[in-house]
Amino acid sequence: MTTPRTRARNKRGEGAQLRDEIVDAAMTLLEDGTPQNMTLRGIARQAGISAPSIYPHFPDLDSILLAVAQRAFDILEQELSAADDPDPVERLRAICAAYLTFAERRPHQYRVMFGAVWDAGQALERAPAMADQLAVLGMGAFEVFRRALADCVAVGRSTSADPFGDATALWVGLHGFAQLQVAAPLFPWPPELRDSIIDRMALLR
Amino acid sequence: MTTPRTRARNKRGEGAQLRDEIVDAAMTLLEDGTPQNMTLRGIARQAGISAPSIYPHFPDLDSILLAVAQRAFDILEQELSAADDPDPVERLRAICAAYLTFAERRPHQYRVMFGAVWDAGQALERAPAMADQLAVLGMGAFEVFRRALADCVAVGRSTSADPFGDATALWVGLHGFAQLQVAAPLFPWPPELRDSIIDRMALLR
DNA sequence: TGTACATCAGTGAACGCGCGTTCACTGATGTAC
DNA sequence: TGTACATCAGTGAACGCGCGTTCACTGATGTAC
Repeated sequence: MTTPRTRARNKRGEGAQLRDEIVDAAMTLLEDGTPQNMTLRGIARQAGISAPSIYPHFPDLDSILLAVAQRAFDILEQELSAADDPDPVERLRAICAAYLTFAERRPHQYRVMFGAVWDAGQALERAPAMADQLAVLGMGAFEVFRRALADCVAVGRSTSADPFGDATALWVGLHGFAQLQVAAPLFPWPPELRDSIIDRMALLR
Repeated sequence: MTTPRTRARNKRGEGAQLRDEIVDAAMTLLEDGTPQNMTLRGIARQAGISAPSIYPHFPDLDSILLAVAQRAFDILEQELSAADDPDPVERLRAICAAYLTFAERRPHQYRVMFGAVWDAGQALERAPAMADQLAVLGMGAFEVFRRALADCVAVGRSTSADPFGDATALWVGLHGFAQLQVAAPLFPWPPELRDSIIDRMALLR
């Protein structure tokens, strides 16, 4: 379960590599479903380094979580972009499916991405310098939705007059769906709910 | 900020009152925006009692959080029910507005309600006896949506053929909206998004 | 080419803190006789 | 009615633990001469 590793020290000038390894360790911790170990010491343990070795790379846990969120959004964008069906509607559906798969398979990473863990608002107050990074967080993944929806409009399969706004609505619907399904597993979820959310938000016809 | 109070001990046979006071204290802690104090000791401090006094009433923090979620859902249901516009569509819109107001004004309570804090799935594994309570959690509030939507259908203002399913879709949309707005305050939210989510999910016309 | 030295990457011990939990207890309150 | 006693509601001290953070350090690696 806990896999403490020993590691060889980096060569001179390559110390920055440890930064990535710290983020890797945090990602692993979130993926293995033991988020109560998401502490500075827990991450160091997972990374196979001593706790003080974090400091040259990150000032605190929130900074690590921001880096984790960035990494996770990159992976999400990549997985969404893998949908390449030539038919725009099928492509959009595949993108939505990939989104929900990501949320389902990496629930703790997903939580970090959307601030359930570290509270973007509060972090902003403490470190306004984060604003630039936060502003673009997830925009790449959002663009995948927006483009796919615009393609649907282009071939007349969506009646959206505002692909940006409707891609936002679609994301909102998928996010709510993903989150509530794990939050309320005992609710009698209607089986066709997922598709009807997609159809309505993307104004598909 | 922190308001430690002293309190008179309960009379004999009225010891169970402390249970409610503990939940009160936890609610206050969540409302005052200092959720990092949501610990057994923090709750006891807020309630003006010693930490061990919790144990006769709750076995652990998760049990308190479940009680908090139940209390919060009761309040939510009450606030949703306050909408009494005679026009069904206006009533449904008012209910949605009340829902979003609740989420916006009590973000930390809202998080607890939807398991962001204590992970219903994990709690279920540890204490399967919670299942009965979890299964009905929030159903009262959901019923308010379902009835209001059914009323819209009855007067021909919604084309929903499945008020249960579409009330679910509506909740999903509102939840996603509420959560993402606080998670991504820097995103350029389209101003008409809220209403278009409501219109589409409730199939209003 | 050899060697002294500065720097880099990271460690290990230590600190104070707040946490959850246990334990024996206290003192007020109701009850039996 | 008075009093001994059981019970109830809650306390205070103590514990071991893991946490974040500091500090002086070590030893390998590259560089200047």
